[in-house]
Amino acid sequence: MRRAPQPLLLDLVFAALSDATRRGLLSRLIEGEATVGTLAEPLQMSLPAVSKHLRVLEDAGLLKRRIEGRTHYITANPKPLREAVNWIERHRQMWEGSFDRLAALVEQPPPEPPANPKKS
Amino acid sequence: MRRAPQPLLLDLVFAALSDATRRGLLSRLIEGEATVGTLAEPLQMSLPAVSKHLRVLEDAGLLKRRIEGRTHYITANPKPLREAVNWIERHRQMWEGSFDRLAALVEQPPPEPPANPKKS
DNA sequence: AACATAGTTAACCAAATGGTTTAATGAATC
DNA sequence: GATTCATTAAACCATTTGGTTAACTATGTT
Repeated sequence: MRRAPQPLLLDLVFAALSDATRRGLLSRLIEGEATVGTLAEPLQMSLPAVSKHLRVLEDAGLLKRRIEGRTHYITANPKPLREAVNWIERHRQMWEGSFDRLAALVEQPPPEPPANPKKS
Repeated sequence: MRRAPQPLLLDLVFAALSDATRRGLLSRLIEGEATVGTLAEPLQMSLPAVSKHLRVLEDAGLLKRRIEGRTHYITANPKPLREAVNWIERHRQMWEGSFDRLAALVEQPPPEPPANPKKS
């Protein structure tokens, strides 16, 4: 039975957000474009470490990179956050009781019903 | 310096959400309270594995457990989702520069003023 | 008492994560 | 052309993660 095929993009986005260093990088990017070195500078961690964090964020689609010469300019990309917040909002609202208007934002059907009485 | 490892709760919440199996469990819990066995039954994975997933969700505060006899009744707890969605929305809004209908659902004051263009 | 049920804990494993240091790549500068 | 600068890649390490099976705890049931 197919249980997995849920888009793994959400996995990547949430995983990217689960690290405080990466969230800090995203917060920093609110101020605007920054180079890798600039982002790393206050972070008290090696440059390769920051580079890796940026890659995680990039793989999740949360930032874009503009390479110019030897300098990489990083900007935040909010689009994947949309899906993430949609997922959360839909569940939060359902649990909190007001199901109605959020359902409109949800394009995905609810999880498959069990329908699997194997043995008892 | 300002990159203090402040909220590990957000770490736990996002990490919990980063796994499709766990998101599936939360989705399932929209239908209401369920026992561990019931949650595990359609999941094609061992019971201890599900038990671990539930513990991750519980550690993130995303579910509550009511033990009655030998049966554990699990319910979703939406409260931590609030903080998570607040974090996301605040960043998304800043990056997108504009609100949409989803923003209205998160009635939370914008935490930081900046919104300035760029610097270098 | 004996057994079945519900669930967790323990021990283990492979793979991923988050960090390091040491190259390596490629662009700017002398 | 050699050197510095910005960044990534490689190799390594410790810890965490997501899964397994086997054992355990505790509660029901007969």
